[in-house]
Formats: sequence, structure tokens, C-alpha cells
Amino acid sequence: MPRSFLVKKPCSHRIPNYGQLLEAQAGLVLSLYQNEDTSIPRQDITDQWRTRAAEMGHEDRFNTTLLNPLEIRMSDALLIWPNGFPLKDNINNLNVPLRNRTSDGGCPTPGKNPGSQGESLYAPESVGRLDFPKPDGLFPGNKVRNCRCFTCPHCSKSYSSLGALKMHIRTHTLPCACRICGKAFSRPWLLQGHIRTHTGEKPFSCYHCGRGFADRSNLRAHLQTHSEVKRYRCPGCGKTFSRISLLTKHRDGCCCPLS
DNA sequence: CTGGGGATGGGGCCC
DNA sequence: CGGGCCCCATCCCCA
Repeated sequence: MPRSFLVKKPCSHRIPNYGQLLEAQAGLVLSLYQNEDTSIPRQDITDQWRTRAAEMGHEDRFNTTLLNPLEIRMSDALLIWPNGFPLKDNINNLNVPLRNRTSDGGCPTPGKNPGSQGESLYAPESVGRLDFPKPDGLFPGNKVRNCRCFTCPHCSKSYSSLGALKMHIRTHTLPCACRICGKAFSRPWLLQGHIRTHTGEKPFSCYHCGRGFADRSNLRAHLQTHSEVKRYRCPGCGKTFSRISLLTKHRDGCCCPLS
């Protein structure tokens, strides 16, 4: 008999409107975002940005010297400058030295700069990346700019590679949506697991009892129930538990509290 | 209250 | 570099 909790309560807060999110976050970059899988020549960037700056009333502040003679994938630009490319006077107003780095060469946690006249720039990361990166991902002519620190504009988490940052940003944009219920996920395999909740598919079977599971992790947890000695042992009393959460509950109690 | 199953999130690794 | 997968963790809910 199916357990009633299979009819889960709606979790609307977990279903993002990522289209809206993208529009809100992308800002100036959005107008070029349709070219995300291509490289855009510098002149095209310059022209489009001049147009876009004019549309937003910033034409007099637009300075083409900020646009290096390099190309950049728009998807990368969106990650680095989610609120748009920094305009010249924004950069000047940031007033954060490039050498303002952590002792290990990393980048400090970004924040909104009070001197940026309300513009949503991410400092000091954006300051360290005023130049477009070369195709090899390195920044030209400045060792400080070679600093591998990519910070999520949504939550300020930092990663050592752009790939890792892109992976993380998917947890905000949730690009994989279920065709059946519309729920969105960060990765395709998460969506696959979710779809099994609709189809009832259970490809993972317990070799002890034959019970099927839709998720390998849940099968692994289930296998613990067949074991005499559970995986997680209380160092205080020696009692074992199938899950770390159960051990934690146990130690949170009066028996063997955490020291 | 405890134990267990379902569902999901997220970092890391491998190809 | 990106996709797929693994593993761990966590939350929710029910028996």
C-alpha cells in the first residue's frame, strides 16, 4: 500500500520563475545574451553596448576603452557581470585597489560598493576583471588579474574555476524543468530522478528483499536496515544507526551529547 | 519518539 | 569545459 506522503504537499517556494530571475539579474548583458554560444567580435560588442547604454541614459558615460580587443562569450559575461558591464565612472568610483586581495591570493567576499552611485557592481571581483579574459581564460598583463576566484553574483560563494561557478549558478537558475509538473531543477539527472516520481520507475533494487527504489542513495540507506551493525556508531555508547541524522538525534539527547 | 522511506540539493570526480 | 554520475547530507512525512 502506498504511503500517503507520496502525495506531497506543494512546495511552491522551490519552484523558481527563472525567466523572471534571469531578466532581473542579467541587466545590460541581457540584450546580448541570445548569442551565448558564440563569440562576439569586439566591434559588435562596442556597438551594441553603445546602443544599450544610450537606451538606458548612459551614453555620455559609455567608454569604449573598457572594451579590450578580445572576445568573450556572452554566457561568461553574464556570469561575471550579471548586472551589466561596468561603465568607466563606475569603475573609478569603486576605488578598490587591485592588490586588495586575501593573503593567499584569493579574492575577498564581494559587496555592493557604496561609491558606485547605486549601480549594482560586484566589487572587488569585478574590479579585478575589468579586462576581458583571453580565450584561454587568463587575464592579460596583470598577475593579480590571473587570480582564479569566481564569485557567484547571487549568493557570493566563490569558486576556483568558471566551470565550478557555472555549475553552482545552475542551482539559482534551475534550467531543467519537469514537463509534467513544471518543477525546475539545477541538473538533468535531478530532473530524471524527479520524473521517476511521476512514472513510478524504480531501477534500484535491494538484493536482500527485492524492494525497488527510484534513487540509489535511498537504496543505500535502505541496505543499512538489513545490517546488524549500522554504519553510524555512537562513540559514547556504541549503539549504531543507519543514518547520520539518527545518530545526531541520538547524541542530541541526554545519552551521549556532543562534547 | 524512533526508525525508515521518499525526494531533493550540492560538491566533487571522471570521461 | 560540460555532462553524467557518485556520494553525502538533509528535510519531510509516516508507521
